[in-house]
Amino acid sequence: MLNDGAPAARAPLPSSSAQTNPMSDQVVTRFAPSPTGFLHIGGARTALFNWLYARRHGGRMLLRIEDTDRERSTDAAIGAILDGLDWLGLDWDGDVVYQFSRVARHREVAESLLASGGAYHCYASQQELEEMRESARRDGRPLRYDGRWRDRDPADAPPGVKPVIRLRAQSEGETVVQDHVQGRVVWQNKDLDDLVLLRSDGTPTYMLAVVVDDHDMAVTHVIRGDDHLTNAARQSQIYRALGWRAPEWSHVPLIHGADGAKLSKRHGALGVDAYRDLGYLPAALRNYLVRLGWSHGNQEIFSDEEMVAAFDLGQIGRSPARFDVAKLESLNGHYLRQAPDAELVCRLETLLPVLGPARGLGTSFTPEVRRRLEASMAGLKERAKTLIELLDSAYYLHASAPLTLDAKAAALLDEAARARLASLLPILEVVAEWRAPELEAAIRSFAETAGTKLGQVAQPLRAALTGRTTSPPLFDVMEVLGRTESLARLRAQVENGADA
RNA sequence: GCUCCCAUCGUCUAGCGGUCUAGGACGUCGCCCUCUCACGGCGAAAACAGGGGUUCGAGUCCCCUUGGGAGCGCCA
Repeated sequence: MLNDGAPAARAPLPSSSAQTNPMSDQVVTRFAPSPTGFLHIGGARTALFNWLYARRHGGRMLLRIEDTDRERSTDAAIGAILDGLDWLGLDWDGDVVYQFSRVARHREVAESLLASGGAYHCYASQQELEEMRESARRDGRPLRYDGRWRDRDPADAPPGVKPVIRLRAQSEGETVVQDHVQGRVVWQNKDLDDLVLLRSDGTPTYMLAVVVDDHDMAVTHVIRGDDHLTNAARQSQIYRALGWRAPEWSHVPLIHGADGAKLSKRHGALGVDAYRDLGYLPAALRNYLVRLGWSHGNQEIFSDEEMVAAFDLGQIGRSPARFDVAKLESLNGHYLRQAPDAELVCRLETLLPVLGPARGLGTSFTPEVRRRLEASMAGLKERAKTLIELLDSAYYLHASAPLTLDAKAAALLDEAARARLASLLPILEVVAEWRAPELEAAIRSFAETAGTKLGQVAQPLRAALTGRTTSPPLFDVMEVLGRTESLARLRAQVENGADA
């Protein structure tokens, strides 16, 4: 899936200014994705939480791309993440920090730890480590590095082997993480092994890079997925060894799929770009995401301002939430109804390159279609849950001459119905003003004289004009379509009936 | 296997020892509105995983069981 080609082609942004000097009590959060794929829904929520917390406290949210894995990081993924954040409406402060550009600093910190005795060289080979894990697995022992080089004389180093640098972690006592979400979490140090800080090729591990960068970027609050909870313990050890103050932690439970299993690509772990193409509004996704794992009493709908004002780490739940498309759709329907008509036309148009071709539409609307869309939007948006539904429900506005009837509409237009329309035709032809109220009056009186219910006339008419059995209010439809177009569509069906 | 986390309607959740015959939202099902479908309104079914404690009193605190989840890389 990943394009491993030439990541070196990318010029990393300079990040020498990462050493910031903010006011000491300013809140600084960060979103730190690794660019190995799109911005998925879990990452989006993490970004949102970081964004909200920073905004809530008048602080800053930084963006750091963790691209130290040169094999798996791609420019395409960086682009997708940036685009995703942009679409979601989450902005960050300052320049993007590319972690890879900071390797020299990471190495420097590792060396300093080595010099101070807080770390040591380990010459164990990959194979050796694998055997260690294998035998531990076999004997039912914990899978940990056994510290074989921890106190060994470096003179014993095998020739020609490039060592890694490992943290000389405390082996007794406990490591405590005070977490705003998880509470006080305690590990016995004997259960934690000596992690690798610097690989044998001189590049930093994630564990080191994160600590150094968060420190240098003056991050005060780390808000991330709880798959990092045990990492927090190990990172605490690094902070302690360095004599640095650790940030405030908040480990948010992961989002699960509808079946309760971890959200994977198989079920719903789509990139936010997919949600955009599925016709969801960023505001709806934000609102859905903020309520997934977080609550504020019984409030369900939050404007951005309300979200920012109410957001609080302490109200984040500790159990994983399942992703529920139905609720997202419901919220999306709400925001659709609330959105200005012109904005919706605009959003539809930006989706046209994606949705248009399959629907016989170009990549933009004609002025006439745009006019009709806007005039009908009030009635249309009330009936749609997504922009796709909205576009599909507007079929009749851009359909050309011979309207394609869907199955229900075709069934509705039986002989009797066509006959009814045939006798209605001359009445409509002489309607003085082609406006909804006049049309309604004319059709109601026609139904009355014919001794039928309005629905008996309205439904066939709707089918003839829109090709569907559902639509916005019929008389509005007629007004927007105009006299010429309406009568043409009506005649087409009446004649069609005569042929049959 | 080891470490850690979690557990209220199908789903998201409110609840932070008594106000809980457990509230809201989505979804589901009725009814109303009505030219269709929606929207809107009204109503219904629907949960404290199980077992022990603590307490005058437990959905709320503790323990165990069960069931989920995360982590245990020279990935991030």
